[in-house]
Amino acid sequence: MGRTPCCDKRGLKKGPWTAEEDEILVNYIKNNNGHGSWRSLPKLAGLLRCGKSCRLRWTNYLRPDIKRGPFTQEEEKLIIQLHGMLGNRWAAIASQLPGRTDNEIKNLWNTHLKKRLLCMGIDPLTHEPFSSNHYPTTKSCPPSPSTRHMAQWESARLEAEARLSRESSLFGPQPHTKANSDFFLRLWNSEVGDSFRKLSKFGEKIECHSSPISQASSSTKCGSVSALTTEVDPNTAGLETTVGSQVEEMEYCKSCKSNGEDFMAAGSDSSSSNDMEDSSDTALQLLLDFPINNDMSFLEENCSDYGAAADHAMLSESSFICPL
DNA sequence: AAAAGACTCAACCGCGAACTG
DNA sequence: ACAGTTCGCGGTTGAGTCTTT
Repeated sequence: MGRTPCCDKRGLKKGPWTAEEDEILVNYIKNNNGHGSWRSLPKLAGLLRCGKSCRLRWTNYLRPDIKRGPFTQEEEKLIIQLHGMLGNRWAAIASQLPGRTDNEIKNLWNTHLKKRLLCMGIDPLTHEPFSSNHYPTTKSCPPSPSTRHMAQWESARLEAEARLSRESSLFGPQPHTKANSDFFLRLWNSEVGDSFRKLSKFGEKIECHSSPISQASSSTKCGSVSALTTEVDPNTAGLETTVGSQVEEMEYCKSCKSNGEDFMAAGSDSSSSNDMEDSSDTALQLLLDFPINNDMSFLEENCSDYGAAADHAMLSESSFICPL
């Protein structure tokens, strides 16, 4: 059976909304304490629009809590960070930016942020430097992004668990770490980690064109933090970033590794990890709680443990001149 | 001043998930 | 359990505006 149309399209108006239509829609929703059924709303309100169009107009434009004006730098950073984690899940991203709509964020991404990452030499799809496609040590068969990131997550998780075990046996509970307890394990046990694990099963099939979510899930901290750590003005000639075209995959793996360590360094209470809610909101909140602060300190802190100092030096020395 | 190209963003379309009977 | 209905999401479009030549 064919899909029934959302509304009878004959005689219905399309295109830009007029002020009168806006007023009718707003008044109807106000007077009825909500929209009720979008499908029946146009008829009841006296609008020659389909319900879908009404819903879109309301959610993207007329809703009273919509924030107007340009995006702040903080909002842009947050969007990049969340996109690295969630991919093109605009609604999920929008839910973390009060007053901003998914459509607005999608437009911002497509018109500004994507170009900005490209300008920085970062693939906006994967949040990895473009040079990461080069695999000098595995020329014949580079691992798929999903496989690599699965390995990174798993590696970080194992290290985290080992560290927890070591610390709990040697020192007992660390009082100063309670507040940010085991970020990584919580994230791993969340929906985000779960989706990543599921997607990783298809890693070999997905290969280079895997979904943004699968590719970005674990790379986000590497790619997006790099993106976030440099003030970028795409209009400025001679733009430099800390991410260079010569950065190789291993630097990023190690960065992820130390990043995972940093998640764990923030806490040692593993007993609660299995009790965490498996919701994306929780995962997102964890991400948002994770300090980015425009610096690379979380990488530097663990340089000694993982030999990341040299890697970080390479990262810093590599500069990228924006050709745009 | 005018044409061409680039950019922005509101709105549309189709799909899949969620809901309902 | 199933089919039909509704809703929400993400990709895409195209009209309007701005910038460049």
